[in-house]
Amino acid sequence: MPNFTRNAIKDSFLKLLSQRPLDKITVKDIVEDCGVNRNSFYYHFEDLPALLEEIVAELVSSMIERHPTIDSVEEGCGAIVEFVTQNRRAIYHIYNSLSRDVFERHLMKLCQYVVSAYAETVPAGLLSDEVDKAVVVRFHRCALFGTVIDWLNEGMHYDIAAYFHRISRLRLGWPENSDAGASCV
Amino acid sequence: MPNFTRNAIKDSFLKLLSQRPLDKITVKDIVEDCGVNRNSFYYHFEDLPALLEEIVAELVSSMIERHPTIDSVEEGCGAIVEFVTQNRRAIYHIYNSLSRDVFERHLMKLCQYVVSAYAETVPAGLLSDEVDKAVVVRFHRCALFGTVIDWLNEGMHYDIAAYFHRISRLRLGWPENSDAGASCV
DNA sequence: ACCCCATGCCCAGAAATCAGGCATGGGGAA
DNA sequence: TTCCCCATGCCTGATTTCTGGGCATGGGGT
Repeated sequence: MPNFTRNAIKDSFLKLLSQRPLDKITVKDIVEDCGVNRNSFYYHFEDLPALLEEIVAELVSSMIERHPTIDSVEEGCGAIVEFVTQNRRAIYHIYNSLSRDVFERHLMKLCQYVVSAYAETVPAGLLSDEVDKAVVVRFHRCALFGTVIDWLNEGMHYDIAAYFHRISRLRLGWPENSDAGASCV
Repeated sequence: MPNFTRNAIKDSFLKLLSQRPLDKITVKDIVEDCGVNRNSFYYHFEDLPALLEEIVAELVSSMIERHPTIDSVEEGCGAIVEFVTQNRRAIYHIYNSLSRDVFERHLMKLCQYVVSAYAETVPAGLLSDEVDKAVVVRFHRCALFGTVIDWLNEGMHYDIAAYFHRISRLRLGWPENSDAGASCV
């Protein structure tokens, strides 16, 4: 029982987000874009922030679903790069708004997933104990997150895919490859 | 006030048409594909043939809208080539079914449009009188139509775009370029 | 100080979708 | 051939969803 109107509203919102800043988008704009009554918006969503929350959460979880397992650092970075590049303009407009926190919260969730999913694949014994592992996971999660935020703050100018590819061997290596993780936490 | 369910049904039907023969598609298949109640199908469409009729008509008219003017023989052929190649598999499954007539009827309409739209651009005086013009238009319309049908009967094996390009100067030229039109009618 | 407009909400009615069931009829299997 | 399965087309009533209209609030801009 799919709700087409609900989806149409979300599609329009995402479309408008790729065109102009979040604060320049009103409920009226959205419903006019998809030809839906304004009340239908409030029928489905509490308000605009609620819709934003759902949209961003959905973008992240769909990316997670597309990577049920993370078998390498490169794949983990790939998932994040996919997320930010496929929604490049929308992310730009969400990030540079008063709702920045919404984006950061879900980006962090994605990074958490990527790192911990990969951590699962690392054979036990390579890390001293569970505490170390949690610490390393957190460190890498924050490293991924910070990298994306930096890229956003730099105006998304450079090629984040190439950048991630380059750093994937430097900072994302696990202890057996590099000591960055252990030494920086 | 767009009807999303109606569109979803049409999308699913077109999707299924690109996958298997028309006679292997049931109403149940369609509604299951788009997650809609079977009764909603009958709410929007009289039956499957009616849906087919609407779909094909829509494909043709959208192609016509994308070519508001036909300024050259090449463009006319291009519109037809677009139509048959962009819906290649669906057309195959419609054409090789008991509903072949639906497809042929609308294909003929498209050919009619293409030829008569181009005929508008031919300066008066190049053709002897209005009767001649009508005859030539009909001839070319049928030539385009027959060419597509032949391509379908040949199993859509050869490159119809290249073929159209090749024949556009042979058979589609207007009298000032070739006598094929006048001599064959 | 004022107006404009987006917001959020309310209502009542219209429209659309749903679940469930029923009769028919064609195609395939026994 | 006979029988059974299943797709079809339709119906009814209930439910969900959508719409149009209106109203009060509050912030931003004139």
